Amino acid sequence: MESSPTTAIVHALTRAITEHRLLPGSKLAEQKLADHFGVSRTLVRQALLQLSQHQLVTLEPARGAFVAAPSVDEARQVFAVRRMLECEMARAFAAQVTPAMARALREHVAQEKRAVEQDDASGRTELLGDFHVRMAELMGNQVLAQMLGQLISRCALITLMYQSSQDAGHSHDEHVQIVRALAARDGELAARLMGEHLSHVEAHLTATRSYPTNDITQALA
Amino acid sequence: MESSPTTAIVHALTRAITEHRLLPGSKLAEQKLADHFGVSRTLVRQALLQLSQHQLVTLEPARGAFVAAPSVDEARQVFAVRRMLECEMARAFAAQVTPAMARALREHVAQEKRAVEQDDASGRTELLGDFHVRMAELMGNQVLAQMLGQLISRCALITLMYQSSQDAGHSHDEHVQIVRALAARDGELAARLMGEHLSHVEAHLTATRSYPTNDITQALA
DNA sequence: GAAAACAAAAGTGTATACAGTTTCCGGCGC
DNA sequence: GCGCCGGAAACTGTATACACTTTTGTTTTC
Repeated sequence: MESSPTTAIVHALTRAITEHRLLPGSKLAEQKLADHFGVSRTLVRQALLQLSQHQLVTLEPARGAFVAAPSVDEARQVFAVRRMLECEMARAFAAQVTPAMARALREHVAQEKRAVEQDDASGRTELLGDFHVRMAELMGNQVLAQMLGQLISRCALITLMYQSSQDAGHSHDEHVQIVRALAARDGELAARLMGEHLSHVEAHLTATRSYPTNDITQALA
Repeated sequence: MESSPTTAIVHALTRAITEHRLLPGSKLAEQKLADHFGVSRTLVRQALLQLSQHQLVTLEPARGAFVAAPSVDEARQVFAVRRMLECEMARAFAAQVTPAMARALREHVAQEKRAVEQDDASGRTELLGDFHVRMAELMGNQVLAQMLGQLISRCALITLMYQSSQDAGHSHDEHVQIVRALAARDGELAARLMGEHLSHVEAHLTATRSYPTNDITQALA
């Protein structure tokens, strides 16, 4: 586990953002963060720079860092990329699936089930996102896994879908179906289900696209 | 165009790395880079941090920054991701292609042709990579474009293929064929050609495996 | 002569300093 | 009252300082 001081800050802020404890548009003042984490502004700046690369925060010159507020259009682009990647990933997974891989996925969705049943909101969000990353890791493609991780973080920022336990259950059910198709080596079905799953997730996007924000120019945009 | 001092350094180093003026394994000493660019180590560190996010340099704790030397396995993963993304991109492009989009691509490959004919090695490399990014931009998907840009940088680091003008010509010819399929709205053909094209590029990967070492001030001059 | 030990040089990691910009607030004119 | 101006406070961007680690080269020891 990477755990330099800087990456610790990155992780803490990433969680706070993806779990919606920090809302889009929030100012991230360097000195306040530095005080909170007990370090100097130097390390906080490094962390903010990384987060801006991940598109979770935006840096406005001389004005500072703010939690990113992606437009609906950008959200659509992110989901389009996810569909391209993940449908193909599902196909490839089905083609090379082993009993161990299938078992690992089943264990993952079992964990999801527990989190959904216990109404553990933050654990739920993380597990439902990790399902997709887990698939990439099981295929032995770390590059894909890392890329998906970033895309999924952006999705978590964008949608509030996982906040509804009903939606979470829906996503979980779809994961179960996908795993079934993968275990059956039915690549076409898996790819189709994955595409539909992502479309469902995206559909919730336009439903709840109101950011509680103080910035007037943004609110009117 | 983004052009803060830090991004200027990132761009300069990115070019130097992707054009193989800085070879994998080269040490990137902060003070030397700072002197070269006429700034303090602070900005150089920020740039190196970004480049490590892009996987173009690796940071070894307390030892410094080095140009990344990706393993063959990692290279395969990168190409696998590219194939997933770009085959689907080709299909989608064919489905929504307009005359203006087709024209833009034809203009791009015309530029490629000039660079190949003039044996302009560095311009060639950039243009052949940009072809793929350009497709994403023309589809209006900036997220995809940025993601491809990073993947392609990693590919440029990995392969030396564009150094051979023969290989460059081959890649260019394949681009021409792809554009033809896209303009004809033949998504299936375009996707297949794209997949084959990427496989050809990847095939040149294992051919060359020697990493000579050299000096940074000389490479950047 | 080769290997271990030590000292100096170079380099990285973090904190702090400082200049320039933005933001906030009270006062002034209307 | 309402809006505009000016100055202080807060904040960002960059440079510098300093502690600590790695590297290097030399001397010592066997």
